Amino acid sequence: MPSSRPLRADARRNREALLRAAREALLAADDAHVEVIARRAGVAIGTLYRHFETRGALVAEVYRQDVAELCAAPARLLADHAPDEALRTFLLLIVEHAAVGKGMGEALESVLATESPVFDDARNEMARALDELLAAGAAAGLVRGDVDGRIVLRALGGICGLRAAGWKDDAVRIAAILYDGLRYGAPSPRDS
Amino acid sequence: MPSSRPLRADARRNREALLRAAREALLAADDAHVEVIARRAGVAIGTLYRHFETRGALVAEVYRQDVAELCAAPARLLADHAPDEALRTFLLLIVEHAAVGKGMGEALESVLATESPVFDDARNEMARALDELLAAGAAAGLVRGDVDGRIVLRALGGICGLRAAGWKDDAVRIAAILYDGLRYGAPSPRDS
DNA sequence: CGCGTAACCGGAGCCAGACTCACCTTATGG
DNA sequence: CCATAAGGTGAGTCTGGCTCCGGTTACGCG
Repeated sequence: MPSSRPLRADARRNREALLRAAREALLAADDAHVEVIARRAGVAIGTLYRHFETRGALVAEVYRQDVAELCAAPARLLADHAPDEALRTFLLLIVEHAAVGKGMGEALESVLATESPVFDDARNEMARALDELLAAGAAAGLVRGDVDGRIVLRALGGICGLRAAGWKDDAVRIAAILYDGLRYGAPSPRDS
Repeated sequence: MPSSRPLRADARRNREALLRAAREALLAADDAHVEVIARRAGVAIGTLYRHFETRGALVAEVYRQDVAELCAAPARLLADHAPDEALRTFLLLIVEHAAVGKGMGEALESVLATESPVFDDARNEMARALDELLAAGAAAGLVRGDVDGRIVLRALGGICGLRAAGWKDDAVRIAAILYDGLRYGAPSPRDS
């Protein structure tokens, strides 16, 4: 029932302008009120709501694009690295990704931590990407086999939602700890 | 400079009624709007705001009481268990604690994940409690020594903030992974 | 080219929910 | 008892997401 027909040219323009504006606003951080986004896109509020159910849906859509890109990484990483190393890198990649802007991290948190259907796509895609890495690691005997992508995703979602100053360094360290918990052969005594 | 004089009797009654009402409302979950809390305490909104700066401050105060109790646990645990086991138990205790009610978990998240000065007390106290366990574990050579309580607290804060259905099981598993990442001698291959 | 129509405009206005303020009410100590 | 400061009140403000609708514009098919 979606896609009655290809969208009129001006509608498509506006839709894209909105997405662009939203992305900029989210990167620029702090607020990103619907009105600001709409004005920045050069359209009226009503138009924004013509294209997106809610503010959250717009944000989700912006984020979905990034997520798709991010989810291409595992295949690439697995080609070049051992599965455990690939996993480690991907975890850091996610953190990095959430760090680009305040609003962006907020968005990631929404994607990861809620279960609103609006974010289902993005969430599933990311869980799948993680599963890919986890399965490869487990098959190689490097990563425990009793964890699925959904769980890891949630753990990361929590971490990335934090918005305190210096959170990124913390997030990186937490991701590292998480990684150690996921693989076999975690740090041995006296590594300090 | 605080405590000009001991608070008038009725003021004290109201303050306590508010805390009681807030706790009930938070346990009862979902909303806990200021108006609901105030009515439940039998006072007007203005009275609520006479006693607490913001809604968050009230929530924080409610939570501070529980935190104090929770923070007594490490000493007890260390007396009865090996440091690593004590740490594991404490992590689960925190998760458990966040699970008592929706609003409560939200409160914990605020305490753990934000850096608003309102929550400083609770946060410091919990970080201290965790430091106690981590230090004991590190001294015994069971836990890595490069992590402090603040980090662990943040990781937990993120996890406990999740409000999705079935989150508690997830939180428990994530806590377990985190624990494995914190200690030496994590699971060895083929435990599956 | 011309018409039917999808899309847009613009903004007044609704609603929820946190918070404020000008004005009463009452406990309390002298 | 009464003066008075501490306390209480609740209608109202503010913010920010979201809705609605009459009128206009730009597509794009035939």
